[in-house]
Parts: sequence; C-alpha cells; structure tokens
Amino acid sequence: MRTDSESEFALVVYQIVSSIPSGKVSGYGDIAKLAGHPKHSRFVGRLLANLPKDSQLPWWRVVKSNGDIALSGEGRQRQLQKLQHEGITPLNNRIPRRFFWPD
DNA sequence: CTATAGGCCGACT
DNA sequence: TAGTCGGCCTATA
Repeated sequence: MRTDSESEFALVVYQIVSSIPSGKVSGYGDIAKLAGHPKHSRFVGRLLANLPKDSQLPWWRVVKSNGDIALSGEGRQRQLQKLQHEGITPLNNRIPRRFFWPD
C-alpha cells in the first residue's frame, strides 16, 4: 500500500463506492474486501472522510458492517437524510441487513 | 441483546 | 522512532 493518497487502492475504492446501487448500502470492510485488501476497512473510512464537499461519490451509502452509521453529529444527520431519501428506512438507527449490497 | 478483546493499518504528532 | 487515533471487523461470552 502506497502512502500516496492517489493510490490505486483508493481509486478502486472510489469506483466500488460509486457502483453501489441507489437504495442499497455497503460496509467499509466489504468495500475493502472487494478492492482486494480485506484488512483495510479503516482506510476506506478515512478515504470517505477526506472527500471534498463537492464530491459526487455516494459516501452516504457506506455504513458499518453491523448497520450502524459510523458518523456522529451533523454528518450523521446528513447521511440519514440521504439514505431515507433513497427509501432506506433505519430501524432504531440501524440499517437492516436486507439493504446491504452485495447481498 | 450488550460488552469486551484483539486485530488491523495508514496518517499524524 | 514511538505513540496515538480513527466514518472498522470478528470472535466470544
């Protein structure tokens, strides 16, 4: 893994995240795994955290593997709103398994 | 169901 | 060089 923020891994992650269908979510670990680096879930989170505000990447479709929203405060609210806008209804602040992608 | 424990790894001090 | 800290995960109790 390069330290370069423009590493291939990052690019692959971006591509995978952008391929999450509307109305579905995925986990950080799942993304990392699909990108070929199963142990880099945290790095995935970091990538998304550093996204520019004007990014088109659907960062809100990425949640924890247990369905929790990783963010807190304002970011959390923004994410929840985005998700609900796509028809995803959290149950007790949790995204049910059936919304996960890939299944 | 919640609670710990341990692992993981890049970035930043 | 060595800690510390994350938009984390899994296994176990």
